[in-house]
Amino acid sequence: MDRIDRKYRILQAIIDDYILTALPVGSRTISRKYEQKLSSATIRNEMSDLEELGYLDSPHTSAGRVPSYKAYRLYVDQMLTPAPLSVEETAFINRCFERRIHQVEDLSTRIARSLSSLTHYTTAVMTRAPRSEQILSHLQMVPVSDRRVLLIVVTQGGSVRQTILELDAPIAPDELYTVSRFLSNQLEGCTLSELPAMLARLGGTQAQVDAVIRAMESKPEEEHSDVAALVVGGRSNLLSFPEYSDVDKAKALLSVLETKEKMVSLLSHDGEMEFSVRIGPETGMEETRGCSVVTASYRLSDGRVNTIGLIGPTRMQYGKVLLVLGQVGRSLTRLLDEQNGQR
Amino acid sequence: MDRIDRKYRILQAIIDDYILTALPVGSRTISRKYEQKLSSATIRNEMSDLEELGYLDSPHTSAGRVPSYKAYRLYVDQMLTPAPLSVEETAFINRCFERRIHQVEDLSTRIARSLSSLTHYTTAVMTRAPRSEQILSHLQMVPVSDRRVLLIVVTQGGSVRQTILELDAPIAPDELYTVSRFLSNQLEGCTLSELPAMLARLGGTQAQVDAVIRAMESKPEEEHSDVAALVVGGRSNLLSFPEYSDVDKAKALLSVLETKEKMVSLLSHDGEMEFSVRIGPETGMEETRGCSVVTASYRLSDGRVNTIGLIGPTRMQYGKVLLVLGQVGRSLTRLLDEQNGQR
DNA sequence: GATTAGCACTCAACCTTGACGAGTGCTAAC
DNA sequence: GTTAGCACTCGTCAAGGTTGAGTGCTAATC
Repeated sequence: MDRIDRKYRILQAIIDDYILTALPVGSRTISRKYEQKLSSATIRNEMSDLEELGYLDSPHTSAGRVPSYKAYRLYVDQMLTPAPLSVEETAFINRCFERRIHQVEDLSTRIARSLSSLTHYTTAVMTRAPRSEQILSHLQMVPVSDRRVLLIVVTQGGSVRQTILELDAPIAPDELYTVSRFLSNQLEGCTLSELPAMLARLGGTQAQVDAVIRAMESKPEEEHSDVAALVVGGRSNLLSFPEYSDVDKAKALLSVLETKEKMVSLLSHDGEMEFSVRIGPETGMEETRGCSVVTASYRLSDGRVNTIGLIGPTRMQYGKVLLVLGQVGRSLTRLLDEQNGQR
Repeated sequence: MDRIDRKYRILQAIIDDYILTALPVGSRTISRKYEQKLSSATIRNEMSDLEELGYLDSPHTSAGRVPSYKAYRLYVDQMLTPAPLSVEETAFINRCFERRIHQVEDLSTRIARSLSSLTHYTTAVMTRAPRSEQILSHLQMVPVSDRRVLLIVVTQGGSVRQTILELDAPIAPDELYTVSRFLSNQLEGCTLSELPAMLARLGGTQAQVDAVIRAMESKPEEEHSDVAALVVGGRSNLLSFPEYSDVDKAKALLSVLETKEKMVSLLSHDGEMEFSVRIGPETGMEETRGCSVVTASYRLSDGRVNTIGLIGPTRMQYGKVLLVLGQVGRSLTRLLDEQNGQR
């Protein structure tokens, strides 16, 4: 099986080189840089086979070959060379998690920023809070005007959501305080999806409580209730890649980055996988043909799911990207668990 | 003064045309499209004068002329033709403010989005909350772990900030509840900048209160405490302009949009002006040479300052942009005042 | 005196052409 | 099975020519 082995070694060399240069790679390049024992003619024969097998495309006669999606798939699944991160890179990542996190939303921003400056790709950090699993830890109402109330819902893990409620009748600040303490005690520990049922059971106890409950029930489900936060960083990195020197392509991609729905669908994994690599057409979106999306997801102890994703051209440095994502993911879960853990 | 009048009419025509086409405009174009009474030769003479006066630049011989920054300045200050917004546009703007605002931060996002789809420029919405003027309306602490507490500060107007405090000693949830009610009552109505002084005066009343106060004092000032939120929309619009078909320029500009500090300095007015138009070098930033920034600022009743800004090439549709900004600004202040007003 | 027509001149944009080089496929020799 | 050699393809680049839009100047006209 030395035969087959060599074929794939050559394919790997081609992919490696193309990832580095973004230029179609020719037989001579491989012969000189990667397989010095073999002449370019031999490589040529092998490349011809590889093209037949569907791993290589030729943009036209005499322009070298370019890896196909199938090749990248194989590369990611079986050929990744796990060259470890440099000391500087590891240090850089650790430094991001050193400082204390005071503002909750700052963390995502900081991760997005450092990931994109580390990898030179575009980064998205999404925190998804499935309604059904979020456990209410505290609830508080604050008067804004005489019929308007700011409802603050804190879930286990310390994430905060706020909504404005409209009451039928005015309510005095002090009463509101009592009501909100009552409700908070009653509802603590139930999941957000149980809320409507719980509220219904509480009904009829007290006029003020009733009023608040009515307001909470009338509150329309927010469309994006599922997605707590989406932060995108390193957009300008996109324009460094020669594949986006075509302004129209770049524009289409930028526009995807601006559409929350599209980003959510790009970043969402199926199943429980930690990592997901989607290559070119596997992203399932016309605008991202030619892109790859690598994501890592972590389930936090409060039920929220954190997804970190990188978007770049298909000739992505998959090895490095996966290592970096793994490292960041580990640090992140450690940090968050440490923060919630000793509860 | 018919002489001078005609000169400026021609200048205006040149600017109008250049804003529309982004192409250097020649004497013939003006003669045909704008001043049919005059021959191209006459226009040529006038244009030669205008160049001498510093209002026009010629990229090279025989390429038509391009307005200088000085010309845009004059144009904005004195030549704006206030063609009113179309019915569709007004309706579009109004529609953005129709729906109820439940999520507070959604409003900025929605404004940014609609402004950029209306004008095709890039939009930034910044809410600046000067510490000194924000009045505390409510304070609430929620246990996260046994020594960690989520401090929620609500200011008048309904904006919410949260910070995690680290306590020296554990505190029971019920005690925390009492302490936070006590503090909330004590501190209500004072401005955020008065907080340290107020806290100092309260010291020594009670062991638990003391502990909380110590934690609040140790909380480092967040660097961006001044800027509550910055939302940018319509980035992809940038790439539609021929001036950014040069990828490097586009990249530099995108990168400015990603740097919070730079955006804050771009969006900050001096003084109390409602509108500000900064043209090319007036933006005071190397990367935005060739751009104009138009901003509108509104002081909200709770002391926060809301700034809406548009960024685009210097040949911006100033007239339209100012009208749109005005309209949006008016709707926005009305909405916000309505929301806080009847307190 | 202001306006216009005419003309020479300039210069970017565009197209064509030809040389160059990188790459392939095939064949024959090792 | 591997390699050397050769003919062929095709994109890239630079050089040269053409075109067209635009200017400045001058002389004629209103």
